[in-house]
Amino acid sequence: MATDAQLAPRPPGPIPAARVARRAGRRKTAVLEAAGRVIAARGADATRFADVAAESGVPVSTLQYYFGSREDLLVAAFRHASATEIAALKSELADLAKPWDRLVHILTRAIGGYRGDAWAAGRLWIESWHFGIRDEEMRADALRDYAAWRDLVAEAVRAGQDAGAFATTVSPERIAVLTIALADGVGIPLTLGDEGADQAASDVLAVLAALLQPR
Amino acid sequence: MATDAQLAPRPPGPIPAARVARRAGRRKTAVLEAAGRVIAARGADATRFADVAAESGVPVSTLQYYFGSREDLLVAAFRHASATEIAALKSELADLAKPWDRLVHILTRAIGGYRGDAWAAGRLWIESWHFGIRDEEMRADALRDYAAWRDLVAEAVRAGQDAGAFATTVSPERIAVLTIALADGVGIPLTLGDEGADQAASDVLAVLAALLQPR
Amino acid sequence: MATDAQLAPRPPGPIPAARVARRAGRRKTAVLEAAGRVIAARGADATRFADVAAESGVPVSTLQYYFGSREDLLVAAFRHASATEIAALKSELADLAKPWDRLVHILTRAIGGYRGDAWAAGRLWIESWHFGIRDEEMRADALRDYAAWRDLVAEAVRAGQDAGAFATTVSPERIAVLTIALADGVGIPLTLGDEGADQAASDVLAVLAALLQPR
Amino acid sequence: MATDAQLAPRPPGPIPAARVARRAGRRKTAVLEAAGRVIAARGADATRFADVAAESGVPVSTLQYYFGSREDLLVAAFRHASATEIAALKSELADLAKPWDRLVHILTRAIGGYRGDAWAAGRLWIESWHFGIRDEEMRADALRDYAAWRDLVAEAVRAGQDAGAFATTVSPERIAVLTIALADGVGIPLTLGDEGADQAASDVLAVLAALLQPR
DNA sequence: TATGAATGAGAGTTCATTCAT
DNA sequence: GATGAATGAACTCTCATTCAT
Repeated sequence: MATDAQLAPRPPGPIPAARVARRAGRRKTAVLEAAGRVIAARGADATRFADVAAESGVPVSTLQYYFGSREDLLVAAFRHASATEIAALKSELADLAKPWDRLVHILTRAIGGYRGDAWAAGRLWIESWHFGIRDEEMRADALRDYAAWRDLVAEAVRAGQDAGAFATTVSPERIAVLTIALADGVGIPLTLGDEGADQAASDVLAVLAALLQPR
Repeated sequence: MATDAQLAPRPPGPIPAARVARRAGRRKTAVLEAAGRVIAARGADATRFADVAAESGVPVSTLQYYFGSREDLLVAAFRHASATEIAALKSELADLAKPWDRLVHILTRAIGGYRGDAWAAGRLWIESWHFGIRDEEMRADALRDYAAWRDLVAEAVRAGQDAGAFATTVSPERIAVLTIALADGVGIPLTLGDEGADQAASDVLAVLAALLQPR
Repeated sequence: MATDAQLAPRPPGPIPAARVARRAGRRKTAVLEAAGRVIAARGADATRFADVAAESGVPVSTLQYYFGSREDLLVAAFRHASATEIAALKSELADLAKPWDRLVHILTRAIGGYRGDAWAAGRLWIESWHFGIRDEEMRADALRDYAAWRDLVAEAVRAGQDAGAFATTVSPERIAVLTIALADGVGIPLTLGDEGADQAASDVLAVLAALLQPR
Repeated sequence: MATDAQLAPRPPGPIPAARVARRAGRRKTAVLEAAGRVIAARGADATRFADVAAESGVPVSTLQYYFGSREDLLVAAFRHASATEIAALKSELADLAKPWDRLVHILTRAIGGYRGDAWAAGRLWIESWHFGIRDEEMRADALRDYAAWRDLVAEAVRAGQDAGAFATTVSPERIAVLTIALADGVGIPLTLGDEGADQAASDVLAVLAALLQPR
């Protein structure tokens, strides 16, 4: 971001906030990722300061100095995880031109988050909205994340419709909501290790095709 | 509330064992329902013995005497709730002959559990499989419940196929998994109060129709 | 109190509250006295659950089970101490007939509480109203204790006036307030180890005599 | 509030050491007064570095740099408050010639510190000797303050005796100790909001008159 | 000289569980 | 069979203090 500024001599005046931040909360990102791992493994409700301290190597009191209350730490960890996830997804989509390919990629990532190596992503997603049921701040974040995923789907659907690749006349937004719902609904039994769900994960694309009616 | 039997003087002599057991059973059932309400309201992780004691009027030490550990009580409450729910659903389905009507009813109940007056059912379902992610006993129960719901759907789909009402050749089991997934996937944002999900709840039947291709 | 009742066979029915109490909080009095010692020694603000636990031999969690919050324990300890103190004083006064002798005894006990073996009483009194400055419950208790001491003085003054032993026409209540004020005002420097105050402790009776004008 | 000197541009060159010291001194004084307000409001035991930092606008670490430990800050604040109080009293007394008028003024100020607008003075005095019970340094300060107040009273009493205005032959020092004791003893219930003490505050002068026997 | 960053020690509180009726 | 008493373990949070700049 600001590499040039680091090489150039700093102009006089107060130290830039960014630099202070890098000194001050320099371990914050590492802590947030450690917290994400703990939440995925133990669940948000069972995530203790002591767990995150052990996972990150940062003392409990420092975690509180950084984030305030335990709940604030959880929310910050969820926020960090979802921001990272969405950013990575968008970056990957930048390389895909065809609407159908984009949809396939989004669904692959969405469902893939519930199993295999990336299971932590799905667990965090589940924890985040489970937590949001009783926490207003987290609820808003979860709805915002829903919107982000749906927007990516809707944008691809609209592109396909505009290009005449999809025959459906249903609005892209409604299709997006249903698509993400299907991914999550399949993800839950996947997370529970339901063998029947493996087949369903593959079938999701077929359902989407039935909705879009590609030519 | 107090029944006449309670007010009338009991004839002298030892209390019959069967009657004691029945009364104890009634009390246990009341406790399990109280526990279900608490779990739905506060979440399983935040459900304390003290909460269930307050909700049911039964002392904490008695709850432990009845159910053992806190986790045992939670599992028993989940089991009671899901058994009651499935039994009620089956009873209602007994009155519906046409496969499509049966499917409509199943989905209405499934999605209806996430909102409106019956929200406790959806909350309990969410809590039960969230709990099952880290509890082996609960995980088995959740998968068994999944199977029960899917079986009801699959049976209706098969009946429709056999009667020639649905043109699809996809296996009833695969359709059932996807249908339940869709209901749950829509139920989650509904639980979070997502307004966009209201539309989706209506759209679910349309998706199912697209899959079944009814004539 | 209820010794006969203990010897006689207990009539059928629920166990009397007194007996349950003796079983249940049977160490409560000992704890309250231990708490009083700790408060006198360290001050109420610095009195920790752990201190009282160490002094009484009762675990911290049991203290909380008995009294609730730390503040509740403090208030209970203050209340116990003042009730005991006032009761002892009244008992001693029962043996003294002459008004002047009664006043001498009250003042001796009041000022004596600030030094010598009985220093804990004065410390507790200081702590109780110091605490009452910012605690409404304690404030009410402190004012009630003020009234109790003043009443004893006023009653003796009135008796003396009625008997013609004191010439003053000032109301007993006003004299009582001033008398207790003098005792406390002398007690403070006594508590601080002020040598000049030792003389003053003796002079207090002279001041009282100047006010009462005994014949 | 901001002085012109602060707004005017400082001429170039190193800041003179004396000026820096004076400015630092002003800041320290402001901090001590802020600390005094906090102590009067919350009590010495509940006065945190963070409270004084918030009240004074000076960072916690700077407070520690200035004053050392929390206890050192408290003692310094008490010392500043009592020195200011005594100096103000002496300045006011300079205008009063008659011994009785001087005594009236001293008692008015002493008792007035416990109520009305000047309540902070009484609270600080209470806190200072309460703190002195367990802090050797503060204890010495409190005894020195006692002596200062008593000296002012004794000096007025002696002047009155020498002028033949007071008939008493009791030593001025003993009268002074009793007078200050009476003021404090009345001040305590005043601080607690005891209504009966309002009358007593007025009666104190009558008691003093009874002791001095003015002609 | 002045200040932000970081951290250990300690405290109150909650809660499941054990024990004795 | 049922229940109140008692207690240890665990957790969050506050706060003075140390350190580096």
